Amino acid sequence: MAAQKRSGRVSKDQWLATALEELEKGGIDAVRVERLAKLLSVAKSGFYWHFNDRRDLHRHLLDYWFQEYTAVVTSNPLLLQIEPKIRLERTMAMVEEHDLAKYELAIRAWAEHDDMARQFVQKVTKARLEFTRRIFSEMGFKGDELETRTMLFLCYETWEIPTFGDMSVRKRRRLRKRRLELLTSK
Amino acid sequence: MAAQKRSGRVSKDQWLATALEELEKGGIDAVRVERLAKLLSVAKSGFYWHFNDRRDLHRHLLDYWFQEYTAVVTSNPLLLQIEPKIRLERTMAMVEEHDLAKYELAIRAWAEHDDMARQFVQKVTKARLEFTRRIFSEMGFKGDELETRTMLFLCYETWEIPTFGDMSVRKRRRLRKRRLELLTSK
DNA sequence: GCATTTTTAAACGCTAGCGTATATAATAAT
DNA sequence: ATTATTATATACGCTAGCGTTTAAAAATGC
Repeated sequence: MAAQKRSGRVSKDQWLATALEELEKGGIDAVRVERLAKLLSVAKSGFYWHFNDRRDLHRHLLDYWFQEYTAVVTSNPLLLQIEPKIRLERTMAMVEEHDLAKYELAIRAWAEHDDMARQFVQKVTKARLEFTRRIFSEMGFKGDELETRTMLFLCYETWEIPTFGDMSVRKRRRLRKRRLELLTSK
Repeated sequence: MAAQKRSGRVSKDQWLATALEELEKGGIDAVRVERLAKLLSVAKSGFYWHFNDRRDLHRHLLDYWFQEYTAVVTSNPLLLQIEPKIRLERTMAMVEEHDLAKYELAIRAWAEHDDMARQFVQKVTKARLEFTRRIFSEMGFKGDELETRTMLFLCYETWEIPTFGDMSVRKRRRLRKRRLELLTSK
């Protein structure tokens, strides 16, 4: 997804990139064809050359989100090799570094009233749960204890930024360490 | 908020109640004057008798949300008297019983692009944080340890249902117990 | 240089939604 | 019963947005 040029012709990636910006700023209802066209200073006709319709664009957004904001962690072969506790630590760092919760609110709110979005959200939740559960499992946790720690970890990582976004980076870093100890303590 | 009657005239509370239904189902963008009028089988003119404009209705929704979905817990005098650990337990039960996270997604997604909503969300977050922090503080936690447990608890209670909505009630009840032990363990 | 592929402009008809105005009906208060 | 309050229907002008059409321009491949 490399979309820069402002003038002249507009590529599919540029439509997508602008759509993502709008999704973050205004939610899915702000991702509208004529709106994007205006932002790109272009007539909307080009849009309909790249995409079938508005819905088609929305599907592309969900595909992109799944790949770049979940699979990038849960299907990362390098990550899966390292020790469980370090893997947890690396995951937390990745969430922050790449701002992986960026579209969480917009997309999950969208999924409340849209089936296509809902399916992607379910897929994402499942992948993240399995990834996290596996780590705690490898650490020896079982049954309800396993579930409790898995869900606490996942829930927090997903929602910390959207919920406590104004916290200082320093504090966030410090708490990360403590949280890791608490959630992995026997 | 007692709004029932379907036929005839429509009270302010009925407009509000219908707006809340739509907010949950479709997000704030679905809370539209003509839409509500249609749902109530009535012309929109009545709406403008009760409210100045669409924005005015939105403000009322936020007021209602703060009172009934946060203050009802954080300013509950009975709750504040009981022992910290039990208070935590009662809070978890209340979140589930009254479905206190019902509008969380819709309103927080809304707050991402609307200042009025953002202010209410900040107020809500602050009230909930203080309420929770006080409990863990009374249990003897301090500094980063206090913050970690406060935020883990709050984050989970806020987002469990929106995130893991399809979990069985049985399981949820069981995990509640374990979570309480983990988060209050020294 | 010429043909093909990729993208654009401009214009059209259609729908949903906002807020306003005016006149009128139903309910409650005295 | 009369009056005031609380709502309603209907209609208007205005804007934003969808997807389609037609003709043309810009880039690319040969």
